[in-house]
Amino acid sequence: MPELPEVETIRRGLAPRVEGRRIVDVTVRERRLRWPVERDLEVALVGRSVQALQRRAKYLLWRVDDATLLVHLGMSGALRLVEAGSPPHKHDHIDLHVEDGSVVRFSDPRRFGAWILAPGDASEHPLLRDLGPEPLGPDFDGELLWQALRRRRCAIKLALMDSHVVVGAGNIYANEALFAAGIRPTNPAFSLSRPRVDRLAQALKRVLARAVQEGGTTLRDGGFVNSAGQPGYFQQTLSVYDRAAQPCVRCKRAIRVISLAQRSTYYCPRCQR
DNA sequence: CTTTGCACCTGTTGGC
DNA sequence: TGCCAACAGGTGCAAA
Repeated sequence: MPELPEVETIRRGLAPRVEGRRIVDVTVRERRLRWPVERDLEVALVGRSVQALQRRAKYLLWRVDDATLLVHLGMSGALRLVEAGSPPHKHDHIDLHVEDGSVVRFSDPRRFGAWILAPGDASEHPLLRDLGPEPLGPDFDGELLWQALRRRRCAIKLALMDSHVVVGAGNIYANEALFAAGIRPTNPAFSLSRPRVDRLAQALKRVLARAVQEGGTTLRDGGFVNSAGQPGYFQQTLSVYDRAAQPCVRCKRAIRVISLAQRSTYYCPRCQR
């Protein structure tokens, strides 16, 4: 479910409700996530204060005193603010109680998510250490992307989704950024001209920033909801993702769908070359 | 080093 | 209506 815009939307919703507050209780009902939740995670968290709630790639970073709680939502994870005492549903695995009475509830049907407590700022944690640049950061531009792409033979779409190249883009936004830049997803990464890489870097920034503004993407299955349980609006702005056989928004040709590394890949055969 | 395919899970959808 | 295969927003890992 969640790519960078969805994680950022959740972060923005939660931050004002948790920053500067103490964690007074943690309830873990299901430890079998992507990696088993440490048995003493609750003990280690209770009593600490949340200095800041930040994001790196698709990880939420909870700065708690001298440690960092890494939360990843995987494919189906959600974090919602619920009323204290509201009864948990089937896949509600973890509750984090904050001192003013808010409860942050983690649910994740597929259990690909992760909750990991790391020492310090976690910047040397194996899950964060080798991540590529933030696409919305000031230092990300065509030059940086060009350097990362020039030696890669894989399809440009796969490179865009490789977190060593750039973080934050999953299947939806990789498809959308390539459409916005007019680039065929199957082109070998190294084969793009420098001007086209510039265009791609700008397109990725634009698409992600707009999606954050719109509060993320909620497909018709209603998968993604923000911390208040509400859907996003960016799906109305999608140009190619999930639009197989529908007319291209620019040229009216039918959008094509192919499979690339077992992932659905959408593009316009006329606008993207 | 890069690239590929699989694995981890549950829920939904579409074809028969 | 029921059954079953295919597929779904991520990503670490083993193997080539």
